Amino acid sequence: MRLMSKELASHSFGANHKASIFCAVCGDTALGKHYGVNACNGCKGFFRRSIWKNRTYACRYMGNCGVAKEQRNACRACRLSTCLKVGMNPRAVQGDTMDTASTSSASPNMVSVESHPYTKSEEVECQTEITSTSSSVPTSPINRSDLPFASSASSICSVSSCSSLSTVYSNCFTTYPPPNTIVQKYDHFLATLTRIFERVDEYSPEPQPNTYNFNYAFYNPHLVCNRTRLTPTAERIATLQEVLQDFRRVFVLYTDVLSVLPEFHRLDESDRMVFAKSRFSSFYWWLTCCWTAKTGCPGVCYANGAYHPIEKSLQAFPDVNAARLADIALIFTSITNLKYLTSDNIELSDVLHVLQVDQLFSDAFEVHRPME
Amino acid sequence: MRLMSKELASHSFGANHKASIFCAVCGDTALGKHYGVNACNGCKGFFRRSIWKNRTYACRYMGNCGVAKEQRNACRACRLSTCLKVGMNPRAVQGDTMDTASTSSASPNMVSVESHPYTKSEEVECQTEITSTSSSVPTSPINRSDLPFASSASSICSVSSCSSLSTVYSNCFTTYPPPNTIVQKYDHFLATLTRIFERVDEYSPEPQPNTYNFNYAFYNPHLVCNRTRLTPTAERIATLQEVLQDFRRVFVLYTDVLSVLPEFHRLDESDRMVFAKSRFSSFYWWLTCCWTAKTGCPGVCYANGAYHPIEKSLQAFPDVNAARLADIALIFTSITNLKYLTSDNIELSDVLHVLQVDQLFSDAFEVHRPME
DNA sequence: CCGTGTCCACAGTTCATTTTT
DNA sequence: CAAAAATGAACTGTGGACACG
Ligand SMILES: [Zn+2]
Ligand SMILES: [Zn+2]
Ligand SMILES: [Zn+2]
Ligand SMILES: [Zn+2]
Repeated sequence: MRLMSKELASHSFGANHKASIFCAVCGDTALGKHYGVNACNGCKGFFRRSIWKNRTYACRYMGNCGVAKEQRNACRACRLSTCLKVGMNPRAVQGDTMDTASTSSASPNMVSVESHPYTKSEEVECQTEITSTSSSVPTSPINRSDLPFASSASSICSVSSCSSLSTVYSNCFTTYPPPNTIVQKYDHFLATLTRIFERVDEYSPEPQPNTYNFNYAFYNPHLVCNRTRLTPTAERIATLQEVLQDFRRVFVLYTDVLSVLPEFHRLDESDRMVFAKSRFSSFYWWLTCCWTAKTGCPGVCYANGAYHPIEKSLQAFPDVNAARLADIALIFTSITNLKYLTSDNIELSDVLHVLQVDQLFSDAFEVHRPME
Repeated sequence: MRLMSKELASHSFGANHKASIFCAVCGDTALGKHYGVNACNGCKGFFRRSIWKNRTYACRYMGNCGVAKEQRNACRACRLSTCLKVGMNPRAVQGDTMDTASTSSASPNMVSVESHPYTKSEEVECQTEITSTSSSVPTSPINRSDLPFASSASSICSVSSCSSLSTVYSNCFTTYPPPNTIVQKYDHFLATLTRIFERVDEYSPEPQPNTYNFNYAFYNPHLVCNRTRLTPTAERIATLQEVLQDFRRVFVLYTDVLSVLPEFHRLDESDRMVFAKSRFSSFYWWLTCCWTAKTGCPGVCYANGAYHPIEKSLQAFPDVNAARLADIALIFTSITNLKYLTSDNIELSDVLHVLQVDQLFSDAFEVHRPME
């Protein structure tokens, strides 16, 4: 079974392997992944230089300049913002090789480009950078590998992309003069997310199962489910009860994640619900796929240590109607596993491309969600 | 073999690398290539500014002012003209960097430098420009990579330089008040050349081989050879027959190229033939070298998919006399390959420096040309 | 192989100085 | 002579190619 999907992968994806790789930032041809996403040579270098020199740019327009190949050098602010939005990981930009190293004199790369002292005009100049402080040593990089994300550090960006909030922490940078470093913000966001994934309601009584509408449930997650520890270990066969419980747990997790996204708070009340509703199925799907791929279990992996096996004979609930949820998930899991064999994590584009199908998935959930 | 030449290249050319670089325009010391040719800082900036502001200058004299370092600022018209003649590529001058940027509103960098409305005197003043229209967005750059030229966009200039017509399209600019932009003319010329290289006589019968003198053959190319598609792919070993056929095909190509050169038409009848005769061997040699370098085949590459290998054991026609043509070509090909390993295309100066040797080559062709 | 960092040719940018208007 | 434009030396930034693990 595993071999089959591997074969499929090498065949179906092998053909258009070279052709289908484009820079996630500018659309130029990419030679591979850089800092977590497919990127061209230019965006790779631009991102590394920006991180190294700790640049902060300012957009002269509305912060939504085009960054296609021909225009990518037009606005550095929007290019860097896009780099972050599509998931480029500043932590993946490795040590400057001369940091604490070298002799002792001011390291020659620390060209503390004296930030333009606004001699010209008051407002920000065309392509000048706003601030540029000499970067310090990467301080204790947070590298929680116990996060449910598939692979290494870069995958944290994917969670953002996945729920297609996409902007996630990168939105901190479109605001104008924040002199904080990108890496600091990244670390902060990563720590926040980690805290959310590790959050446990210790001594609360488990709420009674009940049916609420999405809106009410979203603002009262404590009525839906306790925050149990997330243990996607695939230790046992899932019962239908466990599948539904997992669904509720992920829903609560989802509310927690959204609550820390600055962009989400910028939406007004009604928009928030529209947004939250439209993205939840995608979030659930993505998370399940990540866990499944991580454990490599032959089925669908859930957060509570259970899994729903592919083999019909092993399934705990052959109930034809209720099993629909888990069966649909199997489809996506297999697809994802396929991708995992070629590239090593899921990207924004991968998620977006299945949005139509995802709708089907969402419908399936709507059927089962507010039920016993 | 390949390695050896690489070594040779880096050694022999590395030494005099710095010393031998002079500006192709004014002779000042050049720090490297700019817009396709070796150029000094001054000529680099002058060319960029001229293209950006879309300048058109007028010469107060005969259009042949000196442009040496000390006089280069005396006549802008002749300086720009020289820039184009030596092969500076206006397409290599990048857009403003912020041009098509932002959303759709008129980009604020389009500083429409109001063209001088002739307020002063009627005749052209010393160093005034004639016209200066605000440049528009680079519109659909023609980038035919299927041209036989070795590398990218800038190489188109080399073909001009090579056949040492040199002026090629740049001559359009010595005429006085053409309000067209340089880039437009460049694109037009490039498109014309591309058309010529792609031209194919579909349903004409292949003419009978015959012997004509140069003059007659030049004005009756249809008697020499059909325009077959140029396919320098080096797929098979060339027979002597194919080498001669290729020679005829390139001759026809040569007549096509000359026919679209304005400067060629300005010559009177006898001068045209003198000119055409003197440049043909150079043209043939350059083209063959380009194809050979492009395919990387170990021998001499021809337009019809055949090649003449270096290895004697592989050669199809060990005939000692007739093989002379191909063998001489081998010398040049090897030289060119050497150059291709260091710089990425052949320049005018490279071609001119071997003119003496080229004469020998030309003689070789004179022997073999009008023969069965 | 893949994804790091490194290198460097050649783009654009800046600005003191000169030239033109 | 002052304002405006051009010049060009010195600089930063870009990105293709390559080496390394
Ligand atoms: Zn890119
Ligand atoms: Zn912008
Ligand atoms: Zn010069
Ligand atoms: Zn002149």
